[in-house]
Amino acid sequence: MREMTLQTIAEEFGVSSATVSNALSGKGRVSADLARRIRARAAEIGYAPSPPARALRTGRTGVIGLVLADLSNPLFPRYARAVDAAAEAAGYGVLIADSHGDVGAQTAALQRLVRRGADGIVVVPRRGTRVLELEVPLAVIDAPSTPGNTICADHRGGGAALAARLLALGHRSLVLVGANRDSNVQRERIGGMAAALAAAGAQARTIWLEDAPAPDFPALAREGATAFLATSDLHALTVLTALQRAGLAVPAQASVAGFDDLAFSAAVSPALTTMAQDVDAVARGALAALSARIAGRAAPPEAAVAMTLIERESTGPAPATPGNL
Amino acid sequence: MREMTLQTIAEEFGVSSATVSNALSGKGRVSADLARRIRARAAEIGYAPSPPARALRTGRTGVIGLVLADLSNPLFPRYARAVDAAAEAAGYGVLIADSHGDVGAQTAALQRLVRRGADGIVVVPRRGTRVLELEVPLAVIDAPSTPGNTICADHRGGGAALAARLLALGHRSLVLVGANRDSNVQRERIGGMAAALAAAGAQARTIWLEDAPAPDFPALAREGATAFLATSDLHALTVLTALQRAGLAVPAQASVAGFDDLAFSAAVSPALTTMAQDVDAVARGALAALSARIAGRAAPPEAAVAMTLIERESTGPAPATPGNL
DNA sequence: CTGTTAGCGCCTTCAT
DNA sequence: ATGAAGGCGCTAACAG
Repeated sequence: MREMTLQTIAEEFGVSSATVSNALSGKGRVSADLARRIRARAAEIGYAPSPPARALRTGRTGVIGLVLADLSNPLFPRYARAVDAAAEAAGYGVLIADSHGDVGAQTAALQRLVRRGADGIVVVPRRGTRVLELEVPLAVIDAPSTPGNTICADHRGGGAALAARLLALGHRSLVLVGANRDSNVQRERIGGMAAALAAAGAQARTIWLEDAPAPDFPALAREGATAFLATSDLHALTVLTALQRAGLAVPAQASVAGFDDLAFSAAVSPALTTMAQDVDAVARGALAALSARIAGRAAPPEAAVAMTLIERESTGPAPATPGNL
Repeated sequence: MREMTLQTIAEEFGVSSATVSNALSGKGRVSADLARRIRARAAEIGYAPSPPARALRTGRTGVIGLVLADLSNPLFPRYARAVDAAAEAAGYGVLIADSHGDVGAQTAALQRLVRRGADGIVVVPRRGTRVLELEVPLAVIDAPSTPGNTICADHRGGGAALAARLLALGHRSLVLVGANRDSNVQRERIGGMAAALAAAGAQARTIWLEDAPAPDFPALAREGATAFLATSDLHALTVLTALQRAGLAVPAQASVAGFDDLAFSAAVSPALTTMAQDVDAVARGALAALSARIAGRAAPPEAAVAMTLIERESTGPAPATPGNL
């Protein structure tokens, strides 16, 4: 099958390729009738413009880059899908560049994308990292406390809402579990929970897993903690299984909750209560901001997308006699 | 900062842009001295070729597509990373196209990539799906029983090896847990396990989760099953937590194992024993085959990459008195 | 051996 | 309302 170009169609109609271009783009002045016939013919033979030729001419590739810097981010597939969908809707292709490991690799990934001609880049940066300025428009998805952040879930608000729900269930002695202090996202989630708990006069103790590889969660429960709130379902799962293995009943003796509604969260027993982020909305917001910047328009202001509580089986009323097992 | 092109450098040296191109590529015939000076100058000013211009001229974009059709595939991030790394090593960029849902969407994703000019495509197809022939080279990562498969992990061999290990631990009554019958990968894993078990005269019962949403695993254990082998760590986790919640000790009273070494597998308690695939090796193989096809060379024959048993805490010797709880 | 000419497919003036 | 011309940056095919 012969490759179709504007020239091919132009010859069929005995006109110039410029006229075909005009007819197809609708920009130029072409007689309505001719334009319609040209469009019909183009659709019929499945004409598609050559991306490289167009890119060469216009200086834009129609491709954006996506950098998910933190491999440990279990939302990877959902962000990839969401960004891809939003990009597709805006007429962009999505080039990925996985950045293994450290900040240097993240920077290298960004530069690779620039070299490949990305018109703009969406970055979910590695925790604790600042994305350096580049010659291409950027949209950063991280946390409000991150400099240069473009859009993200409302981690602090989500933390506060989760804490509020546990408070309503009667919990007064809780353990907050984070993994990495240098993650703005985790710090904000913890901060939101701690603030809400403190305001209600409840006891809260925070544990960072990077400090103590294997905290003794069952012991904490025996000492009176009735709820464990982790910054990720991954860590909530760690707590849940540790408690169960020690013979504690969840949620009868202790409640457990996490964040992000990961793939396994509904599949475990008891199913995990979790604070979910609207990945699609965040991705759409990032793409809107990026498109605006690429087009030279002013980007919308920084935004935070509300999180949603998904209440399942792992949370329940605080036991009447905490610690009394 | 002015954009650098071959022409820029050519003018500095008073030669034509073709000469600079020849000097840089090493292909053409340029005096050794001039070539060296040109290369030095290019490096100095950070010259990088324009991908669209090169693509327009050569007809190749230097970009391959990646389709991870099954969102539920928890290996998504690892495949994305591995394919990206292998592609980068081969000088390719990676365009993703996420295909939501059904086979039609998978086909649409492939066609989008073709329209964007992908030189070739790596596909991890949706389960139970045949990838249609396309005008671009393809590399399919699925299972040997899938028509057109290019490379994959040795699912059957992995299944057999996992079963052999449980057999060695003394287990004689096992439950095999799969999710979807239409997945070639799952069927081969189950098949490998079942064959090894049958050959040893052990009892094996297979449960497909799509048949019964919530099988009563604790009851199965009480009836004498001493080991649960799932086709994915995700389902192994479901079994593990169900058992624990019912007060059964793992692995003292029942062993549990899965496949793929997912993110949470080492984090739960007891840590999951799992049969892992070498994602990097598979990705490299896929890229080698794809590169060959793109270059018009004969692709290497279909290959299966050995899987590796990661023995952790969730498996142990069969209890002396199974079912006697 | 050393180098240059021609043109990939598209879009944007500027003439007609 | 349409066409001719030019050139984006690069490299395969030609001259010198």
